[in-house]
Amino acid sequence: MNASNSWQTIRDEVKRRVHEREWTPGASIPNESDLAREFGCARTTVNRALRALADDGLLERRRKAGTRVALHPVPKATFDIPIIRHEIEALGQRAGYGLLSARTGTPDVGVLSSMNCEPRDMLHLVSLHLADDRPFMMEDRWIDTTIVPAAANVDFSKISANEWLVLNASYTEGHIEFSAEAIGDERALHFGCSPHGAGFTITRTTRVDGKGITHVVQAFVPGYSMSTRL
Amino acid sequence: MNASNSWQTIRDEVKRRVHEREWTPGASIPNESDLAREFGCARTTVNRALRALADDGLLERRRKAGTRVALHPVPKATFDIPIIRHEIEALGQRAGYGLLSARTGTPDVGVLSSMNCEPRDMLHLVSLHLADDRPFMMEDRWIDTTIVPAAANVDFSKISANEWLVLNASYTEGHIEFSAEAIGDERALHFGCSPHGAGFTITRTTRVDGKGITHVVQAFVPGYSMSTRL
DNA sequence: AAGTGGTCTAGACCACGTC
DNA sequence: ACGTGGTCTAGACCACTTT
Repeated sequence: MNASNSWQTIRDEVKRRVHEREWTPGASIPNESDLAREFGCARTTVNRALRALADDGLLERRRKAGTRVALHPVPKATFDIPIIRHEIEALGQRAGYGLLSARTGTPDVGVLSSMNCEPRDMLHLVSLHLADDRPFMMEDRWIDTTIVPAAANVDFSKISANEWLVLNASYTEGHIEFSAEAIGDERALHFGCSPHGAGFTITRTTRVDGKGITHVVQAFVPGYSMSTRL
Repeated sequence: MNASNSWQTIRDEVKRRVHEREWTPGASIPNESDLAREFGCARTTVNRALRALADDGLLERRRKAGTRVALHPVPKATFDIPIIRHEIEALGQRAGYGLLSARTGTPDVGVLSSMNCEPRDMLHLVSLHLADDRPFMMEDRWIDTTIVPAAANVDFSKISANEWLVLNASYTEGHIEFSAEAIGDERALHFGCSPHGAGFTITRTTRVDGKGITHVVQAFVPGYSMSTRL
């Protein structure tokens, strides 16, 4: 209904006061009870509004100390990390996929430490993802078959590791990193571009209860970008 | 207190049931009233827990249709976009800054369209940010002085545009894009690196009530990355 | 010790979307 | 039409943090 006493209305009004400097960065704002009285609503409703703004980084709240306008509102950008195939299809293109190599081996220390485990044999997959038959992304992935035994018997030339894992091995924690890497000779070969190009790269590690499931480096073709609204 | 009836407890229990396939992707889960009865708590509490999981993308909720386990849980990664100086200082380094050029001119159509405005003169700033005296990031920024007139009289060799704008021109909407760009000859000169390197690049536009305030391209030195937990 | 936000309750009404 | 989630209320107790 978005009436004058909805939490969204209160949120917007508080936002307005901050933007228009009625409440300045670093200053305390009235407590929830006072605001509830002012807006003529329950304290719960004010709480909901202020909590939303605190989640956005606009306010800082501490018990007893009260609520303050953040000194430096840190913009938070939220990105959806979709399954590659869905992302390609959302662009109106046809998703293709090819397994380049599937072997067993021991990852280097960097991968091991991010997976939080001792050196041991793991499944190593290298694959190429296509959009409308053109190269789109090259993926280098390690899977710990000690943690996900079923992965050892999967034919990853038919289903991508990404999709299989999403359906068969949910994680509890993970880490993701965005970076820019030179394409390099090997990827240039598959991408059909210069090795000096810059590729947007996503490095991701997922774990269950602290045990690493998979570590993957996804290098996108030059020109790829991720965007979101602020 | 995190007792057995806290919303966090319910959230974790629901999460567990999804992860352990008691509730499978695509399936409906009991409605809020039933869950409240099961957990012995108020419906409000269940609502809070389920809403949090829906925000995370694990559940999909629709009035009347009920709550379902998401078919493809889309991981959402949230990044903090800090002020450069704070980011450098958080790394334990000393932040430096130099204005390379400040002129007036008309931006190209790409910039204009993302700022949602007609061709007109704007302030154009190019600057170099340093960490412990080493190059860190190069910034190319347009500021529409029609929208933020005060910016015309600021000495941007003393305060970075980023910091000045944060303090003096809050925005209502914005767009941010992460990409990988080749360093190129000009930046290579300032960075003291090869022009063939790959630079992590952030392109950001902010607006107030639809009117573009500023458009900025920040190219980071090779090796820079952004990361977050999932 | 005391003030402030964090949360829970029990009940209510409503908006939305499916049937 | 009606079931489900979305939200609001008034009150209560608690946790945390500062004084």
